[in-house]
Amino acid sequence: MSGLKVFNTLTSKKEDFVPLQAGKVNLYSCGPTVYDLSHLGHARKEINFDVIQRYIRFSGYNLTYVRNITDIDDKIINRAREVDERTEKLARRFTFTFWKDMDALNVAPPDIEPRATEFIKPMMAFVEDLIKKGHAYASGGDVYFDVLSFKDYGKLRKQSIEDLLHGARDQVRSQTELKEIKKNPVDFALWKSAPTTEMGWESPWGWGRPGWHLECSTMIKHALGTTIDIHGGGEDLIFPHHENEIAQSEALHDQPLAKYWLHNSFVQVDAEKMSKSLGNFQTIQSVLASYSPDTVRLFVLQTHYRSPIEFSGESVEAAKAGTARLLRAARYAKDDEAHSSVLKNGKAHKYLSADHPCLTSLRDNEQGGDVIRKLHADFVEAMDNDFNTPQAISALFAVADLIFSSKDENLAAIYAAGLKAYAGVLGLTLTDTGKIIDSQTGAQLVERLLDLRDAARANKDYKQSDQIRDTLQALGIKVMDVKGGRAQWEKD
RNA sequence: GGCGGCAUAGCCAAGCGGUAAGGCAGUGGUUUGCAAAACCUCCAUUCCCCAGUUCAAAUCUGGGUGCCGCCUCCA
Repeated sequence: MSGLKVFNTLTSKKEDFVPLQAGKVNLYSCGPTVYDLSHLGHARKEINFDVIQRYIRFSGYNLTYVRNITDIDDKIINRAREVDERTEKLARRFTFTFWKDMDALNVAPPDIEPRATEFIKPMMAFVEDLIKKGHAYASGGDVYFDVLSFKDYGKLRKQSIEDLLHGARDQVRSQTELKEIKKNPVDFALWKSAPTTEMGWESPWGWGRPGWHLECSTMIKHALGTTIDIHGGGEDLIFPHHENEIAQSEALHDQPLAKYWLHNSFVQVDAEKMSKSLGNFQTIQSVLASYSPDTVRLFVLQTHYRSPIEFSGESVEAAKAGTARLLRAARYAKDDEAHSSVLKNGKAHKYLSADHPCLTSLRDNEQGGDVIRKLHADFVEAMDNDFNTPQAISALFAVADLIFSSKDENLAAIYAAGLKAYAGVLGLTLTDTGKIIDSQTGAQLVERLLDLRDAARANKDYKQSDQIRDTLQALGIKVMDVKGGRAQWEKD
């Protein structure tokens, strides 16, 4: 159906993308744990997978995208205790800010967005089934997955159980209390007992909470089935999170959990991972205070999703300047009826496939069609190659060059429509943010106009000064002179 | 200690066997009342180092050096 190739963490190879069912793709990516504001690193992951889902749809597949929200977890409970807030309320609060951040970044919402707390019963059933099958055991109110019972353990990160035991020895030794109740140091919790004073649920093993890895396995099973096409997340989730998901799901179903595993790399600061613990993070909100969503997107997408991004003031400024150039080129587009739906594509909730009439008409256009066809070919070649967004973006800049150097306005308009449409597949809106001014700047502009008016009045040039007042009045700003002083003004 | 990854111009960053994309910054021009924007021009004989394979290597192999990630929560 398409020539898409993806790099599969499971095989460490770039493979032809062939969905399990022709024309249909199930995608799952691990969403946030809602205990704090999201930072640029989280934004990167969501933008990368947003582009992946947009491009898969663009390629003509019928995609179902599922992304979970982890709304019960030790981190949430600890944070709630710190700030003296109900656990559920804290989780809800940060779920909301996550949604706001994603909307601001033009990250389209997933088709299904399950929350862990909605899946407690199915998770318990999942654990019971694993116990029945001999892959898990209850111990001291906890339930652990018996890693030795699953022969493929370690296949995602490519490390044998022996290696893991050997390598992990130092860490595990310190957990003396766990040593008592776990059969094997590498066994991981499916269900964790908790004091009844803490948030939890009554289970066959007593009061407690589900282990983190369990929710994804359970949600995938219920939302998408036993085997999905693509499972993704940040590369730090490869081990143990995704390895453990594989163990749980495949031990229970005897079917592969996912055909392709995709992992994005990190945002770095001074060559170090941006993270909460290092304190070198920028929240999405703080970045968006200074930079437009398109700038953040271009910044993220100018690096391939599997390579680390070096964040610095200089590198973001470069993205800002690049975005400005694309924006100026996009201004050449005519906002007519025929293109309006293409242009809206940049905004979330609407997706275009490559054969949508809006795009085919651009490509088939006698005038300028050759350029759009070239853009299409370059764009698809880049994106088919494991979502090579940096290369796809260079194709966008090539069109921008043609727009600026074109002497023909109609031709430039067609190129610009193409530019906006294909940029939209990357989630770039190319919205003309350069013409949106904030209220503070607006107030200053009024003051400067009044300066000019004062100057005119001082020269007794009342024609000019009245004209300024009338102009402001027409814009809904009332000017009231004050005897011997500066005029007052207010919005009508 | 175990496992994995990365080193490409001032900065960011593609390319992964066929002779160095793109963005930003910078250079010299054109345009402009002056700017900005735009246009034209220039800007890595070379891809961390050393060997090797090959007609051909930034790309493959071996050995160094440096950096990072995971193994504990992590996008």
